[in-house]
Amino acid sequence: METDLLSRLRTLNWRLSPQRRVVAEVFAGDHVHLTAEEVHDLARDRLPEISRATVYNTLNELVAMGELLEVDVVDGPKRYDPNVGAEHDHLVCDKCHAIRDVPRSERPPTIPHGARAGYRVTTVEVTYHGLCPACAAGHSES
Amino acid sequence: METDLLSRLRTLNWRLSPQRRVVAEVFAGDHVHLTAEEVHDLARDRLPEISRATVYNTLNELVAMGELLEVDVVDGPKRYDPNVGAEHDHLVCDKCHAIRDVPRSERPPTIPHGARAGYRVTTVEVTYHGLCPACAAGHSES
DNA sequence: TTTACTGCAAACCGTTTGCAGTTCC
DNA sequence: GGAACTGCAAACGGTTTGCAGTAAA
Repeated sequence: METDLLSRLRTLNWRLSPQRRVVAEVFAGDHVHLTAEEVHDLARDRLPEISRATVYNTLNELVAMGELLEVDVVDGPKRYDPNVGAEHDHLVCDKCHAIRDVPRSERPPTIPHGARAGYRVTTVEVTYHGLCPACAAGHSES
Repeated sequence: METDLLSRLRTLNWRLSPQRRVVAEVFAGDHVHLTAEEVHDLARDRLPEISRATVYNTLNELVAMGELLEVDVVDGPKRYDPNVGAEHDHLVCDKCHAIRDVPRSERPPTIPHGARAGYRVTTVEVTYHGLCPACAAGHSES
């Protein structure tokens, strides 16, 4: 089991204010893909005065520290993903935009020879698209 | 060889104005990944009065018609890709944000069993990240 | 002639920033 | 005490929209 975001942060020299604590707490658990606004809303439930700017500042800082991943697989606002422990891919519902984490496949794709064009390739990103069960059943959860 | 965007459009019942023609002409050839603003600039070289709104309207229409692909693999503005004929992946330089098309690998990744979560999976998107030759050589083409 | 495309400007959304005040260590 | 975090509000970049005018078929 991974230690969660808040526990990890305690071990770093991270100046801990009520605002920052609350943002970190919102990400309890993995498999969460929140937008900045969702984070702001959830944070305000616990700390009503917290400002949007502070939420954005904190999210950017956590991304820079490597404690959150920016996920930009659907259009609209970026999502933030606390699951930084294990490389993983994403499965996206093209209708309701739900996102699920998917363990990295045993044989991740590699770039065909002759297509590398001299690039030094370091990472691969894989996103599966489709319909979630509810949307596939026509329950129009758009 | 693929017919190019402009020829394809001629065969469709697409009301052809000078503005729309010029936008289509900008996408001559494949392996082009332009932002809306780049399209606007190039279009203005040929037709100085063309407005930003018309460029955006036209791009959105071409995307809806399936004649352009939206590519959103780097942050900043969306790119538009006329290479709709062959499924392909993208190779991105993380420093200068150059994008290259890559033929789809012989065995594209499939989602691991047990991770499908009831989704009906229809497509996979693969993006390779790395450094282009110039950036890898430290020529700081940021 | 009619339908629908164009340009302008204002609105929009998500995000960043400058700054004065406050808090954490 | 001092560095640095906070909130506010304004600015920002990219994109969309309403509307009056114009042009394609």
